[in-house]
Amino acid sequence: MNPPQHTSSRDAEASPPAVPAARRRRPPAPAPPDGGAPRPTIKAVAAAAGVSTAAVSQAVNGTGRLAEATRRRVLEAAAELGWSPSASATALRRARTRTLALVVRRPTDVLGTDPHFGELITGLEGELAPRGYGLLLHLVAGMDQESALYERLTAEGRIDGAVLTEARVDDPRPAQLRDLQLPAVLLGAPDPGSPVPGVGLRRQGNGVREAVDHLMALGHRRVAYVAGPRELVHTRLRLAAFEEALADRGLRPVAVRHTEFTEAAAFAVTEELLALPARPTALVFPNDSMAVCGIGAAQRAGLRVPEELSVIGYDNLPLGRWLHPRLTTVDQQVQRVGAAAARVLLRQCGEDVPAPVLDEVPRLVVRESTGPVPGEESR
Amino acid sequence: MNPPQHTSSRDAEASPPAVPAARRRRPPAPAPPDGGAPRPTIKAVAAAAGVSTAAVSQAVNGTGRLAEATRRRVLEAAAELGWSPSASATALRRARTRTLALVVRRPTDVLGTDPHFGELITGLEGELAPRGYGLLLHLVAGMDQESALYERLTAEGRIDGAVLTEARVDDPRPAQLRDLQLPAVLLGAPDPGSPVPGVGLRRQGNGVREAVDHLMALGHRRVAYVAGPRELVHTRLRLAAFEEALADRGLRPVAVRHTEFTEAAAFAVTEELLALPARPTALVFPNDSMAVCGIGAAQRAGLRVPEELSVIGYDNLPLGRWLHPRLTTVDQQVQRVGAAAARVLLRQCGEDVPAPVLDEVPRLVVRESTGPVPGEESR
DNA sequence: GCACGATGGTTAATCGATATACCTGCGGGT
DNA sequence: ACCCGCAGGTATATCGATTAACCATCGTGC
Repeated sequence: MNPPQHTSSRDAEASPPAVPAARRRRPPAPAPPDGGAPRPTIKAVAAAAGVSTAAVSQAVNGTGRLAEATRRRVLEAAAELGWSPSASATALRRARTRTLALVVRRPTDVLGTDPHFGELITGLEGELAPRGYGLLLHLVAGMDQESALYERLTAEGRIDGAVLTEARVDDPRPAQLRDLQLPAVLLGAPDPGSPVPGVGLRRQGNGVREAVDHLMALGHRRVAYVAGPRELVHTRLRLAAFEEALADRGLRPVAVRHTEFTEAAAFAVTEELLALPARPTALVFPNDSMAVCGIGAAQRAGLRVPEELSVIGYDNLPLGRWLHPRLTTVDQQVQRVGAAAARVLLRQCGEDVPAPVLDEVPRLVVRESTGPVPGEESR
Repeated sequence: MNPPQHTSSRDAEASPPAVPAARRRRPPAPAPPDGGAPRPTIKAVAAAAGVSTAAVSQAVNGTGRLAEATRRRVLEAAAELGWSPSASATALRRARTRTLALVVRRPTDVLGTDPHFGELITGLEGELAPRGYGLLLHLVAGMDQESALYERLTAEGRIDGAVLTEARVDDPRPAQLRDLQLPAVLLGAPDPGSPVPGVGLRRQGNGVREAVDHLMALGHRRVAYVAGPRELVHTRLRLAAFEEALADRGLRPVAVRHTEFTEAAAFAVTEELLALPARPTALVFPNDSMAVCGIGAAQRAGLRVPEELSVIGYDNLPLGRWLHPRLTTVDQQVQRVGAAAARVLLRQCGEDVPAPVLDEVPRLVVRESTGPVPGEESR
């Protein structure tokens, strides 16, 4: 059925030294019956629809000029055979993988990941899935490994872009990804000077400011602040907002402690703060998990929350609504930020996606873990 | 907004006026200087090392017969250029993506994901990362969408295998993935009849049995069981173990309630159980998040834990160690199971990985949320 | 003097889809 | 009659790596 000259079209066109046909390639070996039906390829669809593979490609991509009837016939054949274009082949040809990376950096060997990331992933997925994008998740131990990972993922062409979490003060990643020419977004406050766009709520400081206002209204004057690791941008941002809000009332934090984002650290720092000579009447934590541990530590120390100590968290995780006392916290809409980050990244990848609007600000959610300052006699 | 019928923006952009017959043939098409250095390919490495591309391939893969000196020269050239084989090209050629899927099914629009999955992912990643495998994470709303997703991922050839979580009673997935010829593992009890291997600790019932023993030793007789959704295999397994352990003492649960895995459900069911005429003195929950909510609900109802009510969780999440009271729970080593699942899956994918040993059993971790049964006068 | 097996590479086909550069009729203007 | 333009496709090079098949040297045993 096939003309033999099909195998060497180059020779047919211009054959200078007339190579004798001694070196013939073997005809296609008959398919060994290995039982399983191989996945259909574009060829099978083309054959089924009675068109060329080019036509199939044009039909599924909506490119080229195909008659409407032909397009429908092709799509029906594709559906019939259960065919979708091979992601690898498409990726190779178009240099696009439709895959984004999320790298979670977790301290040394802390178990598991913060529930925070669950929320973030939910937000991301909501935007990615409908557009056929996948999320490649990686866990690394430190910044060096994170950078090495981007290097590898880019070298292998595995991803089209990356979501960077937990912006650091002198974050090496934006410059690195710019050099790698990898689209990226950085979660946190937008920074005009950065090579990668930042995505986050406006007025990041508003949450802690509302927290301070709330505590002030309840009469608190001795407030301690548990801050996250120094190197994180949001740690600084929030701490600054916190101190400024207090300063507006002519006050200063009774204590500020930088800790890691671990339960153990939260517990330990709470014990320390409660042992202070001028014991704070309110504690503000950098996330809900830590706030819960803080409440645990306080209760263990014999303090009732909120009667003798007020506690405020950050993130508004679902769990906080069901504890006793229910947790007062700052809602920063992690899911929504995740969705916005996905959109910004998709746009960088050339997808036709509406730009996200993120006009909310972090808001305090007042529940039960905060209360009036205890009477002065309790001092 | 678009030129009619012509979606190609390149054409629109480069249309100088009237160059008739000039665009006849444009063979060379020199590289458009778009500024960025393109990623090196195998050709560049081959040229740099003065060998053929085949030699490069053999050097990095350790196949073929290359002189040691040549191999080193090639690897040096590759390192020099920062080249790694393109994942897409390799995937296309070898029909292997080195990517596994983890699909998390979350009920309707519950926010975020269970911390449980964080642990699982940690365990998986620990095995995947060193072998260059990636984890593709997807969130779906229901079983139908999960199945459709496997269908698509397979049709597109995006993954080499999948980790199935939360085995169901008549789980459609094993048969589906067998039909799709996609390697998979199912987390949960190994079931010899299933088309996909199950990975889980031995003697799954041991955890609840120890929990019952513990409660009995504390004098409890009225114990209620909060079970997960009926359709989950481990729900049944554990419930059966629970009832059997009680039956061994001639007892029966004072109540059994099936609920969803949500905080709200945990809270509600606790309220209901505590309002029972024969109020239980101990509650056993199917996971830690729910147990924590249960404690919250009990405290809100004015009951002290563990003095007036004992509570037991499941999973041994980090958080439980820092609450007040610290949570008594069952440790089922989710991380370790995740690592084992990864290995089993990798072996199915043809990787040379030692078979995992999983000889632990679920064990009760006694902490503070359980205590002696309250005196009879409290009835 | 020569067939012969190692040793150490190279050539070219191939994976599946895409895109560019052709064809091929056909209706119409001149 | 002839060429143009266009609608509706098709043929084929290409993306980057892998691999089966092939080839070139160089001792070596007889």
